[in-house]
Amino acid sequence: MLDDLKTILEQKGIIPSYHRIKIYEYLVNNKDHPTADIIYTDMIKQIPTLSKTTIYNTLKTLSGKGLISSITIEDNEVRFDPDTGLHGHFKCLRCGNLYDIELCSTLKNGLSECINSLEMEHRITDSQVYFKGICKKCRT
Amino acid sequence: MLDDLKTILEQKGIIPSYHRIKIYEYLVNNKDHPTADIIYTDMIKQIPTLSKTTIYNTLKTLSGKGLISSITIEDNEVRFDPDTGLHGHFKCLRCGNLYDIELCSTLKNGLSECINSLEMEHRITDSQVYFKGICKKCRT
DNA sequence: ATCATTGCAAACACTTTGCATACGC
DNA sequence: GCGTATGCAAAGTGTTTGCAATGAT
Repeated sequence: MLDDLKTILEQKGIIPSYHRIKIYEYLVNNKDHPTADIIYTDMIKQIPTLSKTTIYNTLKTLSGKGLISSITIEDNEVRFDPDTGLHGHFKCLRCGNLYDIELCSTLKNGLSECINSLEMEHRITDSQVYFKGICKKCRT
Repeated sequence: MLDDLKTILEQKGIIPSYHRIKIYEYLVNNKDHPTADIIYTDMIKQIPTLSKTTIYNTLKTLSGKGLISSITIEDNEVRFDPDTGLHGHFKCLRCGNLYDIELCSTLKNGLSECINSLEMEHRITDSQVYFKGICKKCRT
C-alpha cells in the first residue's frame, strides 16, 4: 500500500519522502476533505515530529502536481481531496460537513459544453461545482 | 439612482445609511467582483472617513440579506458580486481577473436537475460553478 | 434619549517566508 | 558531500471583535 503510493508520487516527479507518503496516505484514507489543520492535528498523534510547515509544503507540492485537488468554498478554509475526478461538493452551512456529490450526466455534459465554448477564448484548466445548504442530518 | 438603491435596501430591511448606500452603489457600478480591500482603497478617495470595518460590516449585511453574493474561489480572497442571478465565474490564474460566465442551457438544466435530486435529502440554498485557467489576454 | 452605525486598534486564524538543521542517496 | 526536505519562529494577510464615539430620528 505504502509502496503503491510511493510509486504514484515518483511517477509524478515528486521525491517520495517519508512524510510526503504519509500525508498522501492520510488523504487517501480520509476522504472527508480535511483542512491542513485537521491533517496536522490528526497526524501529529502518529508522527510527533511532524510540523505544520511540512503539511503546507506537501499539500502545495501534491496539488501542484495534480495528485490532489484543493477545494475552496468557504473563505477561511481550504480543503483537500485526493479524488481529482469530476465531481461536485455540497457544504452544510450548519454542521460544516463537506459531502462529495455525484454530478448527473446532464450537468457533466453541460460542463463539457461550457468548457468547450470557453476554450475558444481562454484556456481552462479546472472547473468546480458546489452547493450550499443544510444537510440531511441537520434538517431535523 | 441613489434613491433607487436606498429603496432596495429598505425593502430588504436594511437601514439605508449613507455608507451602505454608497458601498452598494459602488458594487452595482463595479461588476468586476472587487474584494473588500479593493472597495476600500477605491472608495476612500471619495469618502476619506470611511473605515474598513464599515466595508466588512456592510458587505456582511448585504450578502446576509441576499442583495449581493460572495464568491470564494481562491482561498485568500472573498469577492463580491451584486448580480445574484445564476451565472458562473472564470478566474485567470495569471492576472487574477474574475470574469462572469454565461452558463449554457445544458449546464443550467443540469444544475436544476442535480439540485432537484439533492433536495430529496438535503436543503440546497446556493450553487456555484466556476472555472480556472488562463484568460484570453494572458495566453499571449 | 435611544438605538444603530461607525471607526479605531487590537486580536485572530490561517498561511507563507527565511534560514538553519537534518536527512537520504 | 550535496541537494533537498524539514522545522522553527517570525512575518504577512485578510478578517473579526470589543468598545467608545458618533449620528439619526
